[in-house]
Amino acid sequence: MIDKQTEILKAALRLFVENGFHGTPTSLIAKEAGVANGTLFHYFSTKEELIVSLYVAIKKHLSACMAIEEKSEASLKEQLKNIYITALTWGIDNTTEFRFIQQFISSPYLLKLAPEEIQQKNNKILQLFQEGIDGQIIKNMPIDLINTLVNSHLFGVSQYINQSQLAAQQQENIINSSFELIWDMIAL
Amino acid sequence: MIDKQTEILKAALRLFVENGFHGTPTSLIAKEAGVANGTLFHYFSTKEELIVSLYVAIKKHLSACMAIEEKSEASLKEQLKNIYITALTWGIDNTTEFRFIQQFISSPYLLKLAPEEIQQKNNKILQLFQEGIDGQIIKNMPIDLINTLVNSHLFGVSQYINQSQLAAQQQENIINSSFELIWDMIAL
DNA sequence: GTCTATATCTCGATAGAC
DNA sequence: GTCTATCGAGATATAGAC
Repeated sequence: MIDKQTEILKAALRLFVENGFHGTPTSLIAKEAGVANGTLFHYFSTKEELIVSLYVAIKKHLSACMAIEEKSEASLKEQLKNIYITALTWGIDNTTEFRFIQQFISSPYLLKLAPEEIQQKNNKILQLFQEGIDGQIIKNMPIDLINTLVNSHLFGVSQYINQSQLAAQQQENIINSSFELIWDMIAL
Repeated sequence: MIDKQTEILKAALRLFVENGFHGTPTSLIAKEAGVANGTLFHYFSTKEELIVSLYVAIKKHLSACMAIEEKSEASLKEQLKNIYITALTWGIDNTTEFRFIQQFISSPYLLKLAPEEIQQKNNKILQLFQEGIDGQIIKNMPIDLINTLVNSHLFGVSQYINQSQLAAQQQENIINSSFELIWDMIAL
């Protein structure tokens, strides 16, 4: 066992996705994590704090994966494609985390987050959209709308790929071509 | 009061969206519906049955709104646009129901649904996609994928419109132009 | 069908030894 | 930090009068 706190988070993630927040008692989380009931409450003072902490930890993991240096000499489209593929790949490689995020943001627990945590730190992406509009490469519409549409698209594609059992080759095809789809949508 | 069963469903809808399934005791639902605790369990033998029944009722409402006769002489694009606008308008006019559906399908309660309830009855739409592919109007890709992408798009646009407080005119603009966006994506 | 009253149980959280 | 043991609250669901 690496670290009890980590074990608790791991068990909680799996159980929440499987049974929901309501359907998962803290006692079961502790049991599956291989720790005592009281230990859980040593690390997380309430169940709600555990849930929110788990969300924050997953978002941090995602952010870390997204923080790959990209070559700035690449074209705008290439830059966006890199970011898109990275995010999509993460969603496919981390199905459970992905489903947890979906469950969390659809739940009222979202409101328990501090407002500064809730706003996404993808200023970089928003900035790229703005550049695209200024350079008349991307359709002129609110960047928040573009952002929402791209995110929804990512969710949809991830869901489709996770659900349908595809051969590796087909999966690769869809990942690559799905960016072209969203690009067709936002590009002029 | 029209009907106690309906009052229970109405109260449950509001409270579930506000506080989540976990955060909403049946006693509170009964209280807000203006009925006794035992009455709730007369109509719904368990809390879970209440949750699932609510989902089914909302989907039924949505289906009813979608079941408008369309003129079959319209072009494929026009037919799809009509369906799209109807669905989007429903999501905007029924924010609470919309958020409930989102919460429900992201939760493990989804698995409690009978399989025949889970599969969408929008064969009509899938059929239109197929026609579009056959007629080389729509890009050749799996129709399930197209369906997922269109649904995600609808979710995204609804969310955007519901969140941002727009003037009626702007809202109208986005509703109309957002179909063109998704069309650019799927059309050849 | 609707109510009141309550049984039963489980869960979140705490106390305190080690 | 970790455990065992347990409290007290509040939940679902039932029983039975009306």
